[in-house]
Amino acid sequence: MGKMTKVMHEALPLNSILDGDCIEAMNSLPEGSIDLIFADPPYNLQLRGDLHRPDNSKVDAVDDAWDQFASFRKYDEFTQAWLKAAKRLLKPNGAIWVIGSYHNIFRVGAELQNQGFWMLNDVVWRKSNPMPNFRGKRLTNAHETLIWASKTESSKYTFNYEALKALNEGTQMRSDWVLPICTGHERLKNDAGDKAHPTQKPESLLHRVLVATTNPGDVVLDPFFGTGTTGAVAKKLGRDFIGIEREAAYREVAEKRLKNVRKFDRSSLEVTQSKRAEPRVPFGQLVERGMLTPGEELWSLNGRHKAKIRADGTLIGDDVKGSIHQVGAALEGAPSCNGWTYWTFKRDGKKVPIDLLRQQIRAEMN
Amino acid sequence: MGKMTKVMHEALPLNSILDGDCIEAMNSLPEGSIDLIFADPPYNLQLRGDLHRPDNSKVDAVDDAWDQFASFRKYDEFTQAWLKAAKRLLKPNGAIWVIGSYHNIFRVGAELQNQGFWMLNDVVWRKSNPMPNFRGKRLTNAHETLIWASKTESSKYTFNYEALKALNEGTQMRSDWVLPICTGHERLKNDAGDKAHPTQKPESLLHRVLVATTNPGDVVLDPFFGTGTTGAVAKKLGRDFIGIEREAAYREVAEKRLKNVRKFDRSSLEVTQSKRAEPRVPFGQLVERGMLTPGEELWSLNGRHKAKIRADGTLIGDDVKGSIHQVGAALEGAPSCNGWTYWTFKRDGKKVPIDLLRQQIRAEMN
DNA sequence: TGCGGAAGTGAATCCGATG
DNA sequence: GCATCGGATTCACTTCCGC
Repeated sequence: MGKMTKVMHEALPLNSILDGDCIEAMNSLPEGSIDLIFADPPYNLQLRGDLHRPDNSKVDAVDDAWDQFASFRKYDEFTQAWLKAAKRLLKPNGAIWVIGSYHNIFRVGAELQNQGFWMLNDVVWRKSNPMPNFRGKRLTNAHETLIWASKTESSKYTFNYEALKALNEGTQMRSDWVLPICTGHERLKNDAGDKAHPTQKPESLLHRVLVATTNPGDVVLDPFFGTGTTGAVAKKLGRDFIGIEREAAYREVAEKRLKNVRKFDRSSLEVTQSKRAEPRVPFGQLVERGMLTPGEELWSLNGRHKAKIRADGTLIGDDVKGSIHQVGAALEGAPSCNGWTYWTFKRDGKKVPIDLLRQQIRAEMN
Repeated sequence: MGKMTKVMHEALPLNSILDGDCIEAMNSLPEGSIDLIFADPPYNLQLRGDLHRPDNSKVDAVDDAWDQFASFRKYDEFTQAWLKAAKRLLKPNGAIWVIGSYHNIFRVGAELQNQGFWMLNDVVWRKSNPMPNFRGKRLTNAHETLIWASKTESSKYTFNYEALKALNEGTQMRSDWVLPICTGHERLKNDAGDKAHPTQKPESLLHRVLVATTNPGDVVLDPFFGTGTTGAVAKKLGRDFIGIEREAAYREVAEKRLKNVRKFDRSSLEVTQSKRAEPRVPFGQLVERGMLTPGEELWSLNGRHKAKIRADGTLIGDDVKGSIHQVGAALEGAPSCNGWTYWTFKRDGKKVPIDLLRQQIRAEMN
């Protein structure tokens, strides 16, 4: 830690929000001065028409001007420019996080590689409460992707292995993180009572990122600051931050938010702990995994009924189709039925409850 | 379905493994003949090491940004070539799956977009038993990424929504799939007792992919066939496959494997159907058949509105005339309305949904 | 104050057959 | 090709309101 470092450090506009275009603002900062960059760039969503929920309410789309690009080419030029500015800012051992969805993350990832960033992990944020796919035309888009990369292959990047292991109840942290989206009181509102920003990220996500890859006193830059989640968590954790945001409305909300944040607030630490309840195992998984095969027959425990397994994990009995529970109930003439305890399969001439297979899967999961 | 389709179909080398380079082999097949492509391309190809310029001059170690670019460029050229060949092969409503890790998936995803494929989802295969990160320098790499894309934006791609919902015990399938890696008896060994292929995919993964996005009788191509997981699952599920594999050792293992695979019986391949597949019943038919009579009144399910049936099967409410859907939408001030579930008629003083009558007619049709 | 039910909502590339 | 229109489609939360 020589004199130069100290001087440069003091020149940085620490713990403030810069106004303006992120590339110009980054270029105004001294080279090699930042420990970590967290970036949540526009995703370049290409939404066509309106979308309604089955109850006819309208989905509030992300249709802001800042998310519009004329073409992939324009988006790539933008990505190239801000990543170049970002790389210049990083210290030799610095690193970057970028978050995105399938609309943009592949382009960002390729450009990171092109510029010589060194990928350390891609991380999946699995949303515990995502918005469903209302029209039933695709899979529920239940995750977003983060890329964690060091400035160069030889960078001695920061990784607090033990801290993350502790966060994960003593076992190594994996590349998939289950966290809820930002809702409720954490979700900032404007004066009209509407959400202040369409894509506010949860503090729990930033908490994990900053605990994992920075140390207290590090300087964290967020070139797409928005309403300042990165700044808020950095302040709580005793890291310095610099935000860049060109929309005045977002800056205002962020300033107000940051004023009320205190260091070492433990609230964001209390991420909804994984429920100790037994994980749900869909019956279909037994079929996919080959523990039972399509065409195989199941017998009811009482021996009075049987049904055949189909490729999608449903059963087909006499004139009845549906889940293990539905078919069991129908055959028994009962209002409901726990298929797991009702059905058995035959192995070596003996009836074995299918619940045994579920227990096997659950054992593997622990 | 004319003669041409039939002839082309018969010309395909169905349920066999082609020897040779995947691009040449693909180009030898007829255009527009494939329903689905599943591809697990290599990602270590020239990505690290073996760094020579095209003229074979040695690469300066200092110049490592350029090195990476050079090797990435080679990989991109390869990706470009095989994706182009793949797109040519797909039917207009065809689709592709590609699986990869952070080493290559960003480049593949960007190229898919560049070539005009239309991304439908990125899917995360969340491994339930990944290899830990032994050195503790990064996060446990616990997932791989799949991209599902249709040939073009306007393709009417296949998606068996209800079947996947059934596989997931009644709630719609998400973009994160928890499945174990391929181990145990499923993991193929060579004569020396070592694993026959370094990255054999689990059949459960292919099961889900094929149930989701193909129908029985579809043609599935796998240009990087390896030990033939795609073929094995396709055969079980009553889909036709074409494999391409240039390594003789893998082809041998795959041939042997496929010989022992049996197709599931036909009825178990049928999968839960969507309501959209049901025949359309015009509301007017209920009136024609006398199930409802002109002049009779319908009440909305919520009890707030009523309307009178006219002889032509339209409704008339307060200042609104039109179909059951149009009148329902107008009265609710909603953008659209499913009249079948919105309206009820009275029998013995009780409200009965008109959809019950439609179900009666549909039952008669079978 | 507590509880039960209704209402609201989230980075979404979200229809398809018929005329 | 484009306009029209039938009609299919949602999960895990949260807050708020009424009793």
